[in-house]
Amino acid sequence: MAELCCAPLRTEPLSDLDAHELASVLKALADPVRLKLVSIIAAAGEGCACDFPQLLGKSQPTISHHLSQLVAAGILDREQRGKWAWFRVNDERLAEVCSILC
Amino acid sequence: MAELCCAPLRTEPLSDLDAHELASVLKALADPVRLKLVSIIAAAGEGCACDFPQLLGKSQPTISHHLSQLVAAGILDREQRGKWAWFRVNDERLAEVCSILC
DNA sequence: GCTTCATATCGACAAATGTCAATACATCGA
DNA sequence: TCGATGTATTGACATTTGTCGATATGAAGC
Repeated sequence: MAELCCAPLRTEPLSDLDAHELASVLKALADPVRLKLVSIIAAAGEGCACDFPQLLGKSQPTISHHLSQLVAAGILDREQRGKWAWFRVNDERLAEVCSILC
Repeated sequence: MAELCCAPLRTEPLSDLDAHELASVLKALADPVRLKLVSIIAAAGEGCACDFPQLLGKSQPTISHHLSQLVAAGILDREQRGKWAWFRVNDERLAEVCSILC
């Protein structure tokens, strides 16, 4: 997972590395299905993967793929509970993104 | 340009419409070249299109394409000065994105 | 062990994206 | 009006992305 440690956008031009790292996190957020996943999980505090295919009208492999992308980007944390996978939003990660954008 | 008027992510699940609007703005930001454009323009206060191909090592059509996407997303404002196109960052737009994410 | 069920991965496909060369358009000065 | 120059558009291409069906993996209970 990228470190996302750069200064706010307006202070100085981004380095190539910082631009790629920030872009990868923003790309993980820049999809309607993933945004809905994040908002559902954030609003509820946590969410089970088992509920999302029906909630979002997408297949189980598609949901799994999106969840993996969000976890890889550091936006969601995954926890195994028995057979089920539960997810929570990484608030610090979102705050990092905001601190760079604004 | 989308209105981007929805409540913060964690308050309630995004509607389909809000998710698509927010995703389109985030998608405009989620590219290394466009992030560097935004940061260069933000740091300097404004920037001329004529300087970006050399600064970023991309062709003139590629830069023009990226600038158009940022303007369409409401992230940059374009102003014609004689033959030159100048750009400024729309701070309110970035603030809107942050207010939804955090 | 075996079965069941939740999740992940694979393979394939259409659609979207980033890029550039070539060309068109627009603006200014002579 | 004409030529020069900055910017936008077009056409083409390789790459990436979102999606799903089929299949594999993993965990719990019998």
